[in-house]
Amino acid sequence: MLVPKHKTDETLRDHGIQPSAQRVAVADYVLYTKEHPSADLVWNRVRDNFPWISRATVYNTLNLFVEKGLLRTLDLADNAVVFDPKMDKHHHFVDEEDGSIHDVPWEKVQVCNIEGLRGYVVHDYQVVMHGVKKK
Amino acid sequence: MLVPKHKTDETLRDHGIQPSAQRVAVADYVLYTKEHPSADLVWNRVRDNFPWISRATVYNTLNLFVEKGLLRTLDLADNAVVFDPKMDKHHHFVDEEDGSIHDVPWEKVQVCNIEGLRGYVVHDYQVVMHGVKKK
DNA sequence: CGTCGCCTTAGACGATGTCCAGAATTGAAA
DNA sequence: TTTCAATTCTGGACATCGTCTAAGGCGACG
Repeated sequence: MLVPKHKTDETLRDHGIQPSAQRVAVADYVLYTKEHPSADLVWNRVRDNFPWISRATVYNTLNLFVEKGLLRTLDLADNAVVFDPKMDKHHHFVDEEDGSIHDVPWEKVQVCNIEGLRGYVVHDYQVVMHGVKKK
Repeated sequence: MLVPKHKTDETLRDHGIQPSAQRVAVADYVLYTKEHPSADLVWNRVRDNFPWISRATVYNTLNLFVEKGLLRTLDLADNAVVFDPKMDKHHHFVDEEDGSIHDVPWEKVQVCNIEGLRGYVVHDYQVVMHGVKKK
């Protein structure tokens, strides 16, 4: 990219993260994708533009981003944690055929009586749906 | 156990599963626990009563039970699929402190407008909550 | 220019889950 | 009961995911 699409440096600094070439490369992919990628998919994607980056760095960077509030982890799929750059509240739909994950806007589904649960303090919640896409 | 607590043979046969000593041992634990165990925890628990059972058998048996509708898998926790013997609908609460999973009765929480989602055919859904237990 | 501290790297490691080939067990039939 | 085929079980190899560590590199700052 001759002209950077995003002001990634600033975004990182705003979240208390010292930018580096590797961190910017990871951020430029993972903060703007809709793929809900696993850590190893992030590694593969980033290596397209940054072939010498190490796997450990990608894992470290992703965990740092989660810690600093740039990403969330989702535990929805089989056998791999998946990262989600959308930090605003939304629900998720999991395609049973190909395992793909889709965002469902928060307003589309309403949940009632969450507050009334005895014994639990709920910090956040979401509806997880499984099914297939309409043809 | 001199007198079996459960008619596990019948349960297995009802679901089209040929009973065997190993399968009954796995079923006697996993179908009646509230632990939401991972596969390796099932292996450890079953070995208390059946020390010579192999790890592969436990994995095969659990997958068979899922295929035949005796168990469900949950993808809620970090890095391990967890099994849930309750086949009736319910929601889940994940304790952020210790990762433990608790069942939330279906009626306690209501979800609206699931049917109105464009583009998706929802086969099932649940509310997943994260938080802490009240002291 | 030198030092210090943070960042990156490669590989080892442990945990999870699958697969395979051979052994053991089972059920059915004679 | 004996035989035989089919199913089940076993142990180990293998692949994947994620973490950790030790060493080296690099940048910020004096």
